[in-house]
Amino acid sequence: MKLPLPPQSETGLMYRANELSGATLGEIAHSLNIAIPANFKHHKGWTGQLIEKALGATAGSKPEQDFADLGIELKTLPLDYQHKPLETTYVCYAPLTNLVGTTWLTSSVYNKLQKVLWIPVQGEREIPPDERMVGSPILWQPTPAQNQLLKEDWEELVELIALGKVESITARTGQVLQLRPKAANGKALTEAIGINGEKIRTRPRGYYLRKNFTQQILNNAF
DNA sequence: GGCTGATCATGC
DNA sequence: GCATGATCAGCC
Repeated sequence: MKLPLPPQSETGLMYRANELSGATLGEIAHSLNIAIPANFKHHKGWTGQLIEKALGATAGSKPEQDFADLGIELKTLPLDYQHKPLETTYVCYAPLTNLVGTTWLTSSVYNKLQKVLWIPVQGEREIPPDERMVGSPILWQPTPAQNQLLKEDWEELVELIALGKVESITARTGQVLQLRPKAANGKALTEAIGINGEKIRTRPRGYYLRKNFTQQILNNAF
């Protein structure tokens, strides 16, 4: 397999995604001439980056959808033996300042989640990375009910951030969406709003989808 | 055993 | 530091 070019259509993208289903990460990595780590202790994003390359996504750290032309975001989803999500799903970086005027419909969370290509992958730690199998792709768009849940959580979280209560937000806040630390380490700091409206320094945060939410997506797909 | 908070790698 | 790709691992 040569390094794929970006897909020109949704149909083309789905065709490639279906071709990957049933293959192991080792087979895919081998065809792309990519080295396979023994575990993910030091290569946490390896699976996602492998699938990105296999599907022709433009690697990078742009705050956009993976296939911006197609309006599609790509996410791998690690599953356990019961086909349930093993991990929460990172959505995007969380702005902690300049929130005046931001709305759900203009948020990065909304933008990223309006169309997602989910690629399930076996994720049990006892399965070596090269033996993990890729499952059937799921092209998902949130239902009105799912969008409402996301909107409610997003608005609650943004309001707390805007009111200077970011330090009081824990991973327990939110029904389907969470705000959690997202940084290289505990020393990373970014600007946020304090309880008296002053500037403070805090750990950078990111938005994550809870497992109950991605589980629901899987259930509706099969 | 599951979850929250912490952490790893990479590019710019 | 920001933003992407996420999983690790200690604590409850």
